[in-house]
Amino acid sequence: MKDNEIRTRLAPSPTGDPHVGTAYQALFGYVWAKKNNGSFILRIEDTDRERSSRESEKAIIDSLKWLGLEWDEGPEIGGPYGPYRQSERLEIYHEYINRLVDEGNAYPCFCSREHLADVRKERQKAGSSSGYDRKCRDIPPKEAAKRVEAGEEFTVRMKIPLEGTCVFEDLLRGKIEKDWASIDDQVIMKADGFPTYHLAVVVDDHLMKISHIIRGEEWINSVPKHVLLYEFFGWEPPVFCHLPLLRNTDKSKLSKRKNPVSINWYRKTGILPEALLNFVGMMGWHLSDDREKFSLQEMVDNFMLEDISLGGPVFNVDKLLWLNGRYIREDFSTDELLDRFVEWGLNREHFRKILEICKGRMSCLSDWGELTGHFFSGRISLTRDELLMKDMDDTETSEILQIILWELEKLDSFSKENIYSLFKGLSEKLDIKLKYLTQPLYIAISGSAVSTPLFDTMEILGSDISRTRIKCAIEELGDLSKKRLKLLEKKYDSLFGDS
RNA sequence: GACCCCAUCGUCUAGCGGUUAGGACACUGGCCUUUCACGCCGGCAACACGGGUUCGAUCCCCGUUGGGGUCGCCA
Repeated sequence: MKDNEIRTRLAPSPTGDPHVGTAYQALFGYVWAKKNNGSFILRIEDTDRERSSRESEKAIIDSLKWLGLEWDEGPEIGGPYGPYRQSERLEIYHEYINRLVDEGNAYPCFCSREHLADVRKERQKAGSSSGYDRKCRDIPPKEAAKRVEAGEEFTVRMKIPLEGTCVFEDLLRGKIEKDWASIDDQVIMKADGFPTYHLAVVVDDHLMKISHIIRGEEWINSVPKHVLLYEFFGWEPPVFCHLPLLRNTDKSKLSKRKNPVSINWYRKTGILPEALLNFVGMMGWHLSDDREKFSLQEMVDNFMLEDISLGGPVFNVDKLLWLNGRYIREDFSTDELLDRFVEWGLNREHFRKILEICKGRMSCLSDWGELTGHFFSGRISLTRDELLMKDMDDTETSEILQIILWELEKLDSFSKENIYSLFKGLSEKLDIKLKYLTQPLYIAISGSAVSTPLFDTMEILGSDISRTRIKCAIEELGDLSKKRLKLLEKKYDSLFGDS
């Protein structure tokens, strides 16, 4: 590697379904590296022990591959600066954490979570933008060491200057200033010995010789902490480039509740990877002429980081569909498209799953079409009347569906067993017989009351498609008013102990 | 609430001191067509507001407003 090589990285945390925002960042990072004959690195940020899973890591890797974004270094393929999974780099972080403590730039903190929560509440009420009172900052190092030695639970916090201003440069925005006083003594090592994002990201980006950090705007406020760490270590910080955030239609940060955000949803809906990549590429960037349809290679050839525009783009599925249609019409022969179809849903494995739950309900093979249409269509048609639950009106049914939706969102593995126990629990808590509870779901999910078994069907369709269909059903019933929704949310929280 | 970021049609965007403010999606009128779709031609539609700077501001500066983000032992 040359010293001035352009090296970018994608650093997803494997805590859920692969997100289109990840694809967005991946694309820009990839394209910038390739444009400069540099390297694109994949690093898995699995420092959250509770939420990280290998399953999610696999899903993310799989969807990146599906998109056709290949990395030069990463877990599994390795590279000169591995390992590329943060959970495998613990000794490295400890070395640097110890160094910070030894040099007086960090200190052990013994505050309990309860204490911290109280302090935070108080300070925020008082209008402070930082939540920690630095109670442990001035414990003499010797005493602190003793308490650590004695086995007392602790975290490590970095010492943020008490006054002054941090000035740093964002490639797209220029100089950004932030007062140190507005920043907490950030935790850099958790009680379980794992580093937090802030420490791990700085150490890894430096060790992996990352030249450009291309990531979402939500990180801007954290940059001072990172800059300070670079300073503590005596390292040169990389170039920071914060991409504008992808938005929902209401301009809020793209979220699961308001939009399909999983790459899998787009994949299962039948969006082609070329189209999704192209579409995400035009969020904030454009070719110098008016062409909106461009290939990955064309983007690589023409890309300039500084050309990115900063308004947070709304992720508009309508336009994506239009683009996707152009790809289907313009870029594929019928035979080539047929190959894509097979890959998408007409393959043996997928057919088999569906057949397994269908064969008992078939009297002739041609029943297939009617019986399985809902597995191969996007929107399904349904009517209000069919959706209504026993002894309930539109609003009441809507509310139940909404609760179901919220519950489904919390499910981390969308297996039929999990779905079943979820509904079982709901049926008890809401005191509604399971069969009444699931009845409108048949309509919402498959479009018919006479259909394939619900939970199996949902598993095959997957979380995203299933949830979208329930959302459509709620729309069909007439959306809940904001007021009503708020009340329901309260009721839901108290009933299901949502935090 | 405090701090940070942002601001051109409903949406994605072009514009980088002088333009009838351009394109695309959506919507819409028409043409093509056995229907539909595609395609083609047309229409609707934007510089958030107020101050400066300037001969001249969408563009530069300041303020206001609006939107977003962050304030976790989550990333």
